Amino acid sequence: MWFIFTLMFEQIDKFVDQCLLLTAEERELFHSLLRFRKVRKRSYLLQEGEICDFEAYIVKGCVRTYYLSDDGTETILSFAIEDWWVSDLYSFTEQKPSDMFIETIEDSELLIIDRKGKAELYEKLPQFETLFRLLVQRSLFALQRRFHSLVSQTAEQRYLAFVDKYPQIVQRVPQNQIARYLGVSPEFLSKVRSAIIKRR
Amino acid sequence: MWFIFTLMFEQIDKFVDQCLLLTAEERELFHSLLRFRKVRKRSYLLQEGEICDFEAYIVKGCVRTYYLSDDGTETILSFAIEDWWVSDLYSFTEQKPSDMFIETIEDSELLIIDRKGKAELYEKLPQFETLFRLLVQRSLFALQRRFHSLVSQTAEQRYLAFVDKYPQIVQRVPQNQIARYLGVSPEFLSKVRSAIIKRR
DNA sequence: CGCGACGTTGATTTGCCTCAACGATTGTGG
DNA sequence: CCACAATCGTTGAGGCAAATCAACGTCGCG
Repeated sequence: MWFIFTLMFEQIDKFVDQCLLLTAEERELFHSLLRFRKVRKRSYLLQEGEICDFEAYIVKGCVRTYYLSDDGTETILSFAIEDWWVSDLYSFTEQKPSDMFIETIEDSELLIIDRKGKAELYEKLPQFETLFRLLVQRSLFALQRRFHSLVSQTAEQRYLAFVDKYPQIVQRVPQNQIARYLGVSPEFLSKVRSAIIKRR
Repeated sequence: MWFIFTLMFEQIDKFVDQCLLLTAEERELFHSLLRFRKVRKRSYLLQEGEICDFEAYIVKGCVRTYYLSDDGTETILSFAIEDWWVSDLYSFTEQKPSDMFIETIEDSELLIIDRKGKAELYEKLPQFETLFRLLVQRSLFALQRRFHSLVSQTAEQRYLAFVDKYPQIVQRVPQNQIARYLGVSPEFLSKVRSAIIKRR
């Protein structure tokens, strides 16, 4: 039995090791706060109005977070694949109802930590505060750049940059969702693509 | 002499107290890591290409951070006034050349902490890691909402929301910069405003 | 005073959206 | 296993929000 757990945690341990140095007991404590969960494609980890009580490390799969406007159009805030974390941090930390959705794009395997678990983690292993601070910072940097590109670049420039930066995601996510991520309509992204292809 | 320092730190102490409980000695250590600095209107705290070596708490004044595109148009990432912090956190933490500018809009008074000071702060007073983690998180939440509004709302909706949320800033910042912050051209914001006024 | 920064207004253009119709592919229940 | 629905991408016509360019008025300031 134990070897299953070993395998299960292998990835996340490698992730943590990039930043922290843990003893065997510390590692075990960390593991004890995680819960493994499998979810099918197209299921919701969180829906608007709910209070988010998890941060999820993606062992396998693909997930998106998005806002839904009154008129039904989606604004995709992020895609997340293996070795990323996903949550609505605002709802999670402030304990307020979320205004976004988190939905799997593929069958996925997650390691979940809840509010209580995270509080215990910070308390008993304060090194993790550094790790999560750096994670949040990185999200902020990425969003700053994305904000900049949204106002200063054309849809085509943004698309090309996206393909260049996240080729794996282009393979795995439907094109209309990539369009919403880039801030354009699916129809227009289609036209952009055909223009690119025609040109060469 | 001491009373000047007392006054100088009064604001930032109140800020810290919202989140932390410090002893007199801890407070003193914190103060010792800060440097007071006055800067005139329209001066740069940071320019593109430089490595950012500060986080600045604004005692008094008004500051903006922005990107500059090749064609000369500015993308304003943030305004900051009294009781806010300003820095290029990416450049600061990664020690990489910055791709943005930080410029005062008014004569300003700052309390500055540099890389070395911040490392010492985290080491000796780890409570501050929590404080800064929460600050970064709040920036992320704000930017997420702003990103959403940028793709899902019209210029007029964004402007009205901005006036509603930051009336003080509207008073203090030139209109063309508010336009750039909202992601529109100064000319168009002018037209939006006159349409609003005409309507009532 | 004259100059630069700032806001306004109008004419024209454009990037992108909306709506609608149409194939292709996938998936699912009978 | 097939039939039908749902999902997904493409294409075209028409429209609109916002950009661009240019001209002009105003104010504060060296």
